[in-house]
Amino acid sequence: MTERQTVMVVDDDPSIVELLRDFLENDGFLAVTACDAEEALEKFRQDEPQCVLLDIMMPGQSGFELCRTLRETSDVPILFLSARGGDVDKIRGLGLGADDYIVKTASPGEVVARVKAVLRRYRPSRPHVPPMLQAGRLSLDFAARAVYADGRELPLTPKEYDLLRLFCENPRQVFTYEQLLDRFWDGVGDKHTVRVHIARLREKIEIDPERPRYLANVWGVGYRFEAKP
Amino acid sequence: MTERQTVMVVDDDPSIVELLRDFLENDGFLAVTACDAEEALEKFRQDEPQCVLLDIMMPGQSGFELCRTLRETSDVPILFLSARGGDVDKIRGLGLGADDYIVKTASPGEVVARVKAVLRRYRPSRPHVPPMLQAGRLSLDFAARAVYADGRELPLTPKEYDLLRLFCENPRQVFTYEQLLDRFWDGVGDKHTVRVHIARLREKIEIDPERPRYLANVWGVGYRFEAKP
DNA sequence: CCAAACCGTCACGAAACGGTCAACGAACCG
DNA sequence: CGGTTCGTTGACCGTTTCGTGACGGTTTGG
Repeated sequence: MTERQTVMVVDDDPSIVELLRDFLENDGFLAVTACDAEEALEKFRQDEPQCVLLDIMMPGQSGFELCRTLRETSDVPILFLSARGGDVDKIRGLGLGADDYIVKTASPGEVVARVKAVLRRYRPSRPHVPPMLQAGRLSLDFAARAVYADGRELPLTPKEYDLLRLFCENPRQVFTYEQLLDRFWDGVGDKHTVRVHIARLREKIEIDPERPRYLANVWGVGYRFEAKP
Repeated sequence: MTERQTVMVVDDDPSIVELLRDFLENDGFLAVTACDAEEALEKFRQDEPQCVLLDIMMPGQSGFELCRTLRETSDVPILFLSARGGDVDKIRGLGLGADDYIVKTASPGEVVARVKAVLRRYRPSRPHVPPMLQAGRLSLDFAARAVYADGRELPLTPKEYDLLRLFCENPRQVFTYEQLLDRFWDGVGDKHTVRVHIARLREKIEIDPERPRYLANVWGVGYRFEAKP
């Protein structure tokens, strides 16, 4: 029922990363790993882990800085890993919103136990209406890949949903045929294909598909989404 | 630097309202409260809160209806409060554009945390004001390939838009027929073609196309754009 | 003042473009 | 393996846009 939980491990020492990955996966978690802050940020956006294990000392951006960056956009529970025990006060003092703190002398089993504890604490707050995007009469539920119009769910095909999502996330931004083909058709394909998909999407989301008010054509260029038609 | 954020709390139970107000103000928010939908609408207009906490069950207009009303004019993040947990699916299905959902058994601290989370999510996406180029009465939105005159969108053809954009980006710079032909007609074409396009453009952007004040002719050479006519 | 060069306007036809419908094949699912 | 859904392609038609030619007005320079 509940899908597998994802945990991200960030540490520049591959042996630690691998060790934790083994233990986490043994316990049924899905482990995502990164060895520096940059990689971590990218994978965080991509995989949306429910929990992050963060090494403090890393080359480049430190764990503290990364934590701050993550906190700008997310409430994900963050657990710090540290070689020494002396950093605990620092973490508190910084008010970084860390959720737990683990010294590396702890056994991997203990780390996993702490992860579980944090997730338990956060779970009850999970009956979470996922970020819903509102665009005029439409609302998109990303987690469910569902689209509603006036409260009614619309039966969209995968391509239609992908297209609509891109448009809704970038209202009034013009997308050329080439851009759309690059993004959804691996760069190969015909403008005509795009047109047909747009037409079918209109058939579903527009009140009067003959006079589209959401998906507007930009002559000779591509299409544009009007959030407030 | 950043002014205090305002949060509106709408609930018919005064004890809940006061409890949340205390916690919110403790965290540095400015709290505005209302105990029914009517009061809420009025205060919403007046105080323009950055976030709304909304009880579902209220005498008179329900939270759902109020949400719909607010959504007609605003994208403000809305968090629902509910006594029971069973309403989550309802909220999704209604496609009301709720941003989060909290059961009342949650601690006030958690409510505040959710408010912060929602505000964090919305903050970065707010400065979504597209780069606009202003030229006298005209403004160009490059991303949308749109041109406005006195706030009204002008229906321009592709060539007209391309021409106007070049001129607006280089005010008072003279462009010869040759330069324009090189740039927009692959070097082949007639001066006359340029003239006709300029005429059609004037028809749309000038107040009195007979006496153009934006697109000025430079005798024997080409054209020039006057940003401050 | 006059002629030549230049500019603006209008109308028309060709070409490009977008929308629709139907049909075919691939992928998917029991 | 049969049936269904989904994506792509082709043909057709209405619309928009664009270039051209004709004509009349304006500017320039002698």
